[in-house]
Amino acid sequence: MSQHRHPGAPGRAGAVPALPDLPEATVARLPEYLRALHNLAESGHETVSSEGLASAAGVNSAKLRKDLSHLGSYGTRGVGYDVALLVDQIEYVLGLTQRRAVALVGVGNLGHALAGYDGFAGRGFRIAALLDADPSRVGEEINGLVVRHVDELPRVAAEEAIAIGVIATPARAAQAVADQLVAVGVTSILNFAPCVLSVPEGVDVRKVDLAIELQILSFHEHRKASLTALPATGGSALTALPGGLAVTDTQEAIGT
Amino acid sequence: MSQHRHPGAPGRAGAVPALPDLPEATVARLPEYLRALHNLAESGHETVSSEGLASAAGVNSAKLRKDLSHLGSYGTRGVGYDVALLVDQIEYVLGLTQRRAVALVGVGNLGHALAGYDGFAGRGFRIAALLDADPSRVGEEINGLVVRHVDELPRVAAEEAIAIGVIATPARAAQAVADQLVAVGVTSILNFAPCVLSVPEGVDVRKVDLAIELQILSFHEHRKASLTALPATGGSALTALPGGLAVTDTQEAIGT
DNA sequence: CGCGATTTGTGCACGTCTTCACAAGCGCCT
DNA sequence: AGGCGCTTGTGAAGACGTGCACAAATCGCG
Repeated sequence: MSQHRHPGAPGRAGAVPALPDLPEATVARLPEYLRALHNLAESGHETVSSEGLASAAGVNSAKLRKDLSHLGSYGTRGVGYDVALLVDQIEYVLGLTQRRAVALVGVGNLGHALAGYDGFAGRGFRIAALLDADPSRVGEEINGLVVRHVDELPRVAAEEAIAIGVIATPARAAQAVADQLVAVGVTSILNFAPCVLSVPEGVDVRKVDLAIELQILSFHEHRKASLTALPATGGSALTALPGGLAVTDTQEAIGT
Repeated sequence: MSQHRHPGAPGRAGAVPALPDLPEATVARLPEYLRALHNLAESGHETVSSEGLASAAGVNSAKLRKDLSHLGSYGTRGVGYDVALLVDQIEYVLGLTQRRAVALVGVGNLGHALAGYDGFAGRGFRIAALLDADPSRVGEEINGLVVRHVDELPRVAAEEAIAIGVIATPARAAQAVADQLVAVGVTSILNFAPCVLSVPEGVDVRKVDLAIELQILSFHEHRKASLTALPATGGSALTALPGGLAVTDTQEAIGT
């Protein structure tokens, strides 16, 4: 596997493959910038200002400029950023120039949906294998892929270089699956099971828990309710009364 | 629908319903503590130390103590925290004492999975309505609920107090759905569509983008690869070689 | 009743992230 | 060629989050 060629930085001399170590907060925003840039490119924009891109991505323009400055100077003062160039840059930094293979374990309710999610294919990933521990699910075909038994993981890993493992099993099975993924060399795991995984150092785990997101919203909902119940407290922050037909316009809507 | 009685703080005199305004980072962790506490309660623990709860939730014990201290003193020095009491407290703060009604818009691939996700019912939420704009999907029954047309949203909202709207539509439809939700008084939205929503002030939006999570993992994967390719750089950070059957216990998870 | 073991709650220092504000640089127009 | 308006890139300050380390508080035991 030869390293993919660095696509951006056309005339720029200097260290080529050295990845700057970006702040974690910046890394978390780059994908959002990338999505906004793709939209802009589709709608014909060749360049974009930090202001324009920031509002398309839903962030502050100063933050965006600082984020982009961490990957180098790819803007032109007085003009803005070249959309195509920036896309290449961000895709390179995120490691999306190679289409990474994803193994999805657990094809229950959620796993089914993930297997059919077209947002993966369009954004640099390819579901390379579907696995499940339930023999009655093995053999089922989803989106052109046949579900295999999770014990075949070593064979699957031998066939293709699995870059990322996705766990969509019940919580009680998640740790065992994680151990199996680690055992075959997977060092990045996306965990949808509501539990904490313990993994050896060097393995990254990101967790997505749908119920947690709802609970966070519930907190704010609860707080809003308790505030409107006590009008004494001084804030002029919330003016929103329900039913007000208030329609948007606050932020530049995105151009699809 | 009377306000549920504040369950915790049994002997405590003072302001009853006043919600302390917690740091956002703390709020984001409370649901995780809550889940860990439920597990502990099921396995028979009556009390738990900050150390124990912290490791069950995958965080530092000092951080956990500071988080809990924000909601008041509910621990006993030398002993730990009363599990049941803490559960009540956190559920109260998160506003989970009332089972909140959720309207789910978009019953495609992902929406289907969400409609069947049992993690909602078990954690303080109830899917009150399924909606979709596609007439061919209207009428379909999922998990005992019939899909209704999204234009019926005002009627749905009149029937039940919708606390939270979940958007699981394609990106191009998401803004319109958000506007409709806001128009019927929804002030909390969980958005699965890969786009930025603009909403009036006072409305909370949380976004979950599966592809973004993968891209963040991809970045770290890319970085790990570029580091092992350049062994010169001084870090002793990564010692992990694949294939090593290294099992668990480190507890280092990735930060959010 | 007092003492030691244990665990919480928190002051403090440190690092990270955000935001402002502005100098430096670029292109365009005259 | 020169000046002017626009936009990037960044220093500095402030807000926020984290983790250490320890005092205060509680329980159990002799």
